[in-house]
Amino acid sequence: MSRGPNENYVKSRVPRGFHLDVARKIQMALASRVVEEDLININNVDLVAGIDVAYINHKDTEIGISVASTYSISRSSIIEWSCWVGSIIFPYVPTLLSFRELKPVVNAYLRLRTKPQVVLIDGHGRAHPYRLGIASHFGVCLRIPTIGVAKSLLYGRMEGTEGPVLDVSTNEVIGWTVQCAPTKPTYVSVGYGISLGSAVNLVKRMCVGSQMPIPILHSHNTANSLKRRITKRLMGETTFEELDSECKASMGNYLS
DNA sequence: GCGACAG
DNA sequence: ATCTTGTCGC
Repeated sequence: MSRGPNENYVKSRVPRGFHLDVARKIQMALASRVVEEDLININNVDLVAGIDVAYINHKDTEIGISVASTYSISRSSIIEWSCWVGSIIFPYVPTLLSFRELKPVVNAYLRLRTKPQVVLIDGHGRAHPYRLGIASHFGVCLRIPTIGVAKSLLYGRMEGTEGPVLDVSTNEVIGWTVQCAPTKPTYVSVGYGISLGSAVNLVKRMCVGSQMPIPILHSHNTANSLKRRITKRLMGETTFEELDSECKASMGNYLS
């Protein structure tokens, strides 16, 4: 596969001891297991979760704050949200985002009491040079329908304001551009267990003028407000465990 | 050869 | 993504 981040650049950013060639083989192996058909009835979907992560740099360590929010389409509201706070050791490297964010993303997801039917993840799914963006990585590992929703393109070329994202060399459709916001585009791609058409349809039903659909937007805003609160607490030397249990205690449950 | 590059 | 200063609009 051609275009996409320069491999030498990627290699230079990877931590010592991390074998890029092995990671690529893993990505390709998992990518071959991605299901691009609907494993759920799109017209019967009500609960959709969205996950996002915020970061804080504190004394040579990086803290990740992840939030998962479950939105009910029928009730037009967020019915629950969960969060997780912990250390992040892997750096951000284009095409290797999942090696950094899967830990916080999965942990926040596991804390949801009511499991959603589909999960929206901030990043790409199949629109990735090795066909395994974080949304697909998450879906293949947990075998849960997922959709990748991103604010910018990592790989591929967009055709028009509202249309397909094509692989530069093979011309295959790897994603779709949607106009959730008036100006900025939103890129949707299959994560796992759902067709591209259904993924686009579902995302469009949860757009409210912002680039991100409601579930991810709620998680994004919540993660940032938790971050502001945590930043203040950090001045007084608080441990990860304390921060995490405080965050855990603040999780919202609007079920009853 | 230069530049691109999810979060 | 994060950091940061200034400006616009409700």
